[in-house]
Amino acid sequence: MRILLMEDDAKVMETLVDYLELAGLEVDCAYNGKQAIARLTEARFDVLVADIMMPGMDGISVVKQVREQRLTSAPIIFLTARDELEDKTAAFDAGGDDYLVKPFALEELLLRIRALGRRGRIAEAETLQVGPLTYRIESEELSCHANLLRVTPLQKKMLILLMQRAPAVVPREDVESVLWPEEDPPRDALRSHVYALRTALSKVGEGAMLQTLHGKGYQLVSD
Amino acid sequence: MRILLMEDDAKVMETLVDYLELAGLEVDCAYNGKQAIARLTEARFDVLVADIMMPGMDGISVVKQVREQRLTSAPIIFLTARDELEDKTAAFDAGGDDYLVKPFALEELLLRIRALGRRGRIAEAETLQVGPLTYRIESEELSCHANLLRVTPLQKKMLILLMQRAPAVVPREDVESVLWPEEDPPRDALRSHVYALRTALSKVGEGAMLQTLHGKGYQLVSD
DNA sequence: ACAGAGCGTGAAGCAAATGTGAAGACACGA
DNA sequence: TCGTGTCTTCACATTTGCTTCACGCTCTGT
Repeated sequence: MRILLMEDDAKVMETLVDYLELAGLEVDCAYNGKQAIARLTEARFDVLVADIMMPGMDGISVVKQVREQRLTSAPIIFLTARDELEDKTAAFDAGGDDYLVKPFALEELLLRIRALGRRGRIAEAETLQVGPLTYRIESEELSCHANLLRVTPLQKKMLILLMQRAPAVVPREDVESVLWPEEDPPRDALRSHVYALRTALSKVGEGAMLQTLHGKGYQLVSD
Repeated sequence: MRILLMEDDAKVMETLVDYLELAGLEVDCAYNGKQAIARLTEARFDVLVADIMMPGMDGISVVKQVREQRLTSAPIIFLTARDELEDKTAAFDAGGDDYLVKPFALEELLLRIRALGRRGRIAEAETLQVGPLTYRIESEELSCHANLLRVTPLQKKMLILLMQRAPAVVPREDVESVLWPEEDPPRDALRSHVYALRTALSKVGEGAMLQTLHGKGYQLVSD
């Protein structure tokens, strides 16, 4: 089971990582919101664990963004020092699935991670499909009409995002923040990538799937 | 959201039912394991809430049976008076998803029910419909008689507003304040947009749906 | 019936967004 | 070192969407 930890305190992080890895989980770390979002676009996780208090962008904002952009459907567990109801409401409203108040027993965290992870595993599809487009999550292969789709890493990332959100319209800003999580998005790059991706799709006869909504964003349609 | 409560104490049950129904949930009751299993075979639930201590068959055994027989895949929340780790392990092992220790705040239970229920529910495809006109909210598509309606962003915004308020008359000022929320509305633009929208509707044979009420506003009628 | 305001109609103009393709910048491994 | 693949930038063409304008018609109140 793969876990993403979001925690700014290095000591706490170390404790958590040690314990969870000893328990046989694969653990990945993010020390702030941007790192977390970057990691989420690169790899798949079964459960997210987020400290509610982080510098720059607090845990709740990160989770809100993650949920809104549908970067993952994995369940999220919040960690916090406070035990007030409004906190809990905010956490659950943002899209959290569980809530642990510090100090907590590490076994307790492990239990909850396992419970949520098990649930997610059942629900999680191992393939993403939109019309004739297929993305096999395990092998990270993109194919269309049984032809393997050959695209560059960035284009693949973009296409997966569009597939995850299909048939919704994905605002250009969202695409940019997924493609360039850390820095500012390059000025004209997105246009070129969309163009290239559309060209690639055209080669398998599906260039029309990738639609532009003038002034809004992009959308994957399947007739 | 539909909830199944498993609780042997009638007073506790009443408190829970009252609170949850007040919160807008549909609640069904089972006073023991057999009743619970019977209800599960009859109806579908979004979340199960089970007291861990019940006579005859304790809550954990019930849940174990439910999971083994795959009577439902809905998430399960355990309630218990004890706060010992072995209990929790047993609960999660049996297939539980969350764990609340008595006494707990009713709001807390509601939060957790909502969090788990949200995860399980399938996103409903919501649409807005007026006569032959359909607006698919997720994909933001407008269609009429199964033809895709091609309109500009502003026209789309206007049509959605009219559809939301149909069959009411929408004052021109209202349309303007929706189309141009920040600035002053351009002098003659609205007239042109109405004209263009009506033209677009005419192409699918529904130009007459968009009516003008001289000096008042606009209205969408469906025969 | 008359004037004046409101509205329909269509074309034209403009600014911004997007498409298009090539060329340069960059990192990486052979 | 070179070649390869990838990303970014740039310039220009094209499209899109919004607004304005002119002209004639319709409606309303007097």
